[in-house]
Amino acid sequence: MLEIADKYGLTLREALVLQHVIRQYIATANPVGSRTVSKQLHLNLSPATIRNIMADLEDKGLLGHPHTSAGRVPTDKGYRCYVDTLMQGMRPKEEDVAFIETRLEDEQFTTIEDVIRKCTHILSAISHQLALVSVPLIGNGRLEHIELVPVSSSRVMVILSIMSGIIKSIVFEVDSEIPRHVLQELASALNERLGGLTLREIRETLPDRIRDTSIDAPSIVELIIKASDRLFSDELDEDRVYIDGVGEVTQHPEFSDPVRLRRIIELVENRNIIIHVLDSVGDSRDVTIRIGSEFEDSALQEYSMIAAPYAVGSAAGRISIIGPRRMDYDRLIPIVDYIATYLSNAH
Amino acid sequence: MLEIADKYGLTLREALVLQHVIRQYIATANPVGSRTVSKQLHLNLSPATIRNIMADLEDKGLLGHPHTSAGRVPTDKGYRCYVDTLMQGMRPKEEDVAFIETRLEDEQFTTIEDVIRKCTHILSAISHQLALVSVPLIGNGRLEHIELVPVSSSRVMVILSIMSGIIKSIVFEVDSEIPRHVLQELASALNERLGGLTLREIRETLPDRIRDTSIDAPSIVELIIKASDRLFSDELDEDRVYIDGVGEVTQHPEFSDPVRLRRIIELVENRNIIIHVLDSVGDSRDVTIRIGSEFEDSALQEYSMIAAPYAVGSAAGRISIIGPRRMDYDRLIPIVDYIATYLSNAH
DNA sequence: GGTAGCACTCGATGCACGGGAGTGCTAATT
DNA sequence: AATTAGCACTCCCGTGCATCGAGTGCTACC
Repeated sequence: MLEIADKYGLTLREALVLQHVIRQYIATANPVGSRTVSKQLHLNLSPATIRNIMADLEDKGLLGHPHTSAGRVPTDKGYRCYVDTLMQGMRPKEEDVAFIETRLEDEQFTTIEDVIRKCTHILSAISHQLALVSVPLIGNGRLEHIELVPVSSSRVMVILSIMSGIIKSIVFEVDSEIPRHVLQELASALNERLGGLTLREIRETLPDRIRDTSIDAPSIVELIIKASDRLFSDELDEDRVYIDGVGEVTQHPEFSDPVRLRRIIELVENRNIIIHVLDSVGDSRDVTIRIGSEFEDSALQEYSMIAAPYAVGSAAGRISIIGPRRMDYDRLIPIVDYIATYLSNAH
Repeated sequence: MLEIADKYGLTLREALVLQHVIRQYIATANPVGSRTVSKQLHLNLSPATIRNIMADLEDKGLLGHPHTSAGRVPTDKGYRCYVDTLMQGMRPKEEDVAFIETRLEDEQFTTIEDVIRKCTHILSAISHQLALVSVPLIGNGRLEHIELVPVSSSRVMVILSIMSGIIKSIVFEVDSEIPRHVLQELASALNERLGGLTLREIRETLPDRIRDTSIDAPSIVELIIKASDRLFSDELDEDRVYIDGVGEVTQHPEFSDPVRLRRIIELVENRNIIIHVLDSVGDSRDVTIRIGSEFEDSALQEYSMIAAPYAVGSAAGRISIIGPRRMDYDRLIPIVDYIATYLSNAH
């Protein structure tokens, strides 16, 4: 630990104290005083010595205190240091794995959306944080099969099967009834010409690929071309992201302040900020952690996020939890990772 | 007004005072004192007289005060009396109609779910209350057309067109790949035998109607029969109800108390209570109003609800708003009614 | 019946006070 | 030179207390 921690220029003792203060604060939500640390950390150091160490840590920007004569509280930088170097255990706890498994066991999923919804719920329940899972963007998914089905005199349902089992269905309006055999003819033409392409490719080149068909109903072809941005869009579901756990996360003491409570409700109702921050997570295969001031958006300065990408075939989504910065990183990071892996393998 | 109000045994003057207290309390959220009423109600009565009247109203259970020496506050019975007899104007305000119209105008809806979702949102925005709209139960809807589409080697999508334009699609799992022509054969058999029946009829009599088909893949027939409860269920969408406006409703001063705020969040996350109360609204064509203690469920004792049924063809759903009992009934009842009517005509 | 007056109640507000937890500094100790 | 003990100081927070204002209920009077 020493070697790593000294990236931040910390002595072993400083690192131990910082670690303990952060753990303590995460557990109790109260500023941590020198006396407590001195007693609980068995280094036989008096409170006074601890105070000196804590003062040093404060100089380095890792701890702060809300006011003179309160205990110490980690700063964003302190949490960052903790997450980068002082944390331990990158494996989910057995009991947590068991919890997840039992919740998933006797479920029958038929669509990927069901799985995602369930995972969002489990994630919020186990973490007591806000759980966010973005629906996978399917622009990179390859079209396996397309089907056109008349559902009423003026509407046609388009069903896209995408490789690795995702199904997207869209209803779209047509001017007049299209005979079934025309739809079938069109569908097989589309299958022939578009099968195996990614949706993005289809979107970009659709006109070139189908204008010259010999279908005797050019109007429907035009309609499809016109609607192609919607039909072959990246979005599987108009709800771009599933959210769960408002009730869970608001149990934390930081939300006994009604202003904060109000704020997080608005955050959730708005969705835009959340969708944006989920998108902003890079494509790295790893778990991404963002703490307070590390967010671009000022509305999120009081929160932390743990996010991980998952992939269903070549469609990629993100899963994350958001909650107070005082978050049990040790336990939650492996959990997010675990569920992301589950999602990637579930089909 | 007198004639009606005296169902409650009220004199004209009492009725006027009650009406004014309730309006005032709805507008300001503060207990209403005798002085205010005396000044604002131009009956040339002194505060002392008003006090006597209010004391009488209190004896009749229509008003109360939170503590000695606070102003008066309506009781549930007071609100009930107001709603039954003292309210006026059953027509939505022009500005509200305009608001709704502009929100709906340039929308392109292709499915009934879209319309419902949009209406839920508009309703919460215009009322500043929690808006709840239940997805229509389609058990009484008549099957117009059924379509079976293979979407992967082991899954089949069933698409039900229900008269009046509702479409329900369900994906279900099959053991092994079913050849397309078998599905088509089965679909036309189903269309022939089930077309025109209500989903409820189909659910109840499906085995009798299709067991004797000559389809050469009896396994799929069995599967359909086994899945029939799900395929032909009353539910259009697994989310039985759309909810919007948590942010809106929590702006009301009653939610500055964090306990109440917490409670309503839990109410929304739970959904069960809400679904149940929406179901409990009778089938009356009219707007139903429920106030505080009139709810069976104790979790709703602090709220009021305005609910109205709507119908899409023969599928019926309910639309409602829930918020503090201190609700602007005059304005909101016509609005709920208006949107219910819109929903019933929107297809 | 309506009104004026008055004592009373109760919540909200502001303030002083004291205890408790914790800090920072200095001087003494090892 | 590092550690520790001691001490003055700071700040939060709960409590008690006096005050104020809105509003009531009652009684006596018009």
